Formats: sequence, structure tokens, C-alpha cells
Amino acid sequence: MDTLTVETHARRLLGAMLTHGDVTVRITEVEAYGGTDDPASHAFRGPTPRSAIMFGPPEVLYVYLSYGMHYCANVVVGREGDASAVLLRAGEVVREVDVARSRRGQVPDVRLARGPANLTQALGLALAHNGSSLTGPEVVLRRPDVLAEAISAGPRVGVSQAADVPWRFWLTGDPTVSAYRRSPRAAAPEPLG
DNA sequence: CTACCGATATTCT
DNA sequence: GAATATCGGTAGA
Repeated sequence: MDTLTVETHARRLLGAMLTHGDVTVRITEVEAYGGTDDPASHAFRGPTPRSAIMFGPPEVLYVYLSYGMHYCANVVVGREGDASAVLLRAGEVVREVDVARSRRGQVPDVRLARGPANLTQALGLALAHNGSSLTGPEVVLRRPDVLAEAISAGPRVGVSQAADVPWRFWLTGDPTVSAYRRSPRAAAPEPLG
């Protein structure tokens, strides 16, 4: 059975290759969302039509509509019922870059999959992929056997609840990682003691 | 580079 | 009615 924490699952997604159709993205930045115990999680108040997939089996996509406009993709992790998930925040397009460019428009290549909605758009994922298996045939996730790069950790982007929990992870120094933006409604940062 | 702003579906008060 | 796991445009340092 799965006894790994959601943070460990998040770290293990760094360097992973996510393929949809022809496009492959190497994941460089993620955020952990810890199910019903995490006030920043969509699962915190129990299942809703939007978050129902989080409460099911792991190793599927959780795709949701953000701010009424953008799609964001997560990997459901942990045991069935945990409702834990890892938001895919940024990556490097490593295959069929021209297809990703056609979806994203006129931006530098390092920005093709920078930001969760941009990564999802570069891969061509949408609400139809909510609940899709990560073992194919349409969507495939391959985790690395070993990770060469160092991992950094810090607070999650844009969340106003549990704003100081360091559950954002990224490959140290990677040029595709997004900039940190704290929620304007978050409480004042907790000073280092 | 940073800061602000508006678009707008789902969810909660 | 208000908040939200965002983004691209515009303005300014």
C-alpha cells in the first residue's frame, strides 16, 4: 500500500516526463495539495462535482477550470480516499515543441509550459482529460529512476490559506520554473524565528 | 524586472 | 455577494 506523504509524491514528480499525444513535457515545478486536512486543497470541504476525481484512485489526472478561464492539471496521489494531489506548475517541452508553440502563441520556449495553465495548454489537456489514466494510452507519465538535479522548496503560489506551508517544489535553477507570487489575501508572512 | 488590473465558472457565505 | 491552486496586457522603476 501507499505510505508515502504527499510531499514525497510531489518531489518524485520532478523530472518526470508527461506525454499527451505527441507532446512531452519534463516536469520542473510542482505543488502538493494534501486532501481533506489541507485548507488550501479543493478537497478540504469534502467532494464536490469539481473535486470528485481527487477522492478516487491515484495515478489519474485531476483537471479543473481555474478562475473560469484556464485549465490546470494535477496528478492524484496517495491512497484512494486521501484526496491528495500534486499540481503541475511548470515544465520543459522536450518533444514536438512546434505543436506546443502553436497552442501557446508567441512566447519564448522557456515560457511554453511555465505556469500551471500554460503547461496544461501546451500539452493540449482540458476538462475531457479529468480522470484520465497516467498509464496510457492517451496520457503517459514516466517518473525518473534517479534525479540528477537539486530540489528547492518554498510556499505555494497564489494560496491564501496555509500560505506559509512550503509545499511548492522545483528543480533548483531551472529556467522554466515560474515566478513566486503570493496571494494578495494571504496573511502576513511568518517571519523566520 | 515589479505592480496592478480584468476576464469569469465553481464554490462558499 | 465574494473568493479563488491564473494569465496577459499595460504602466513604471
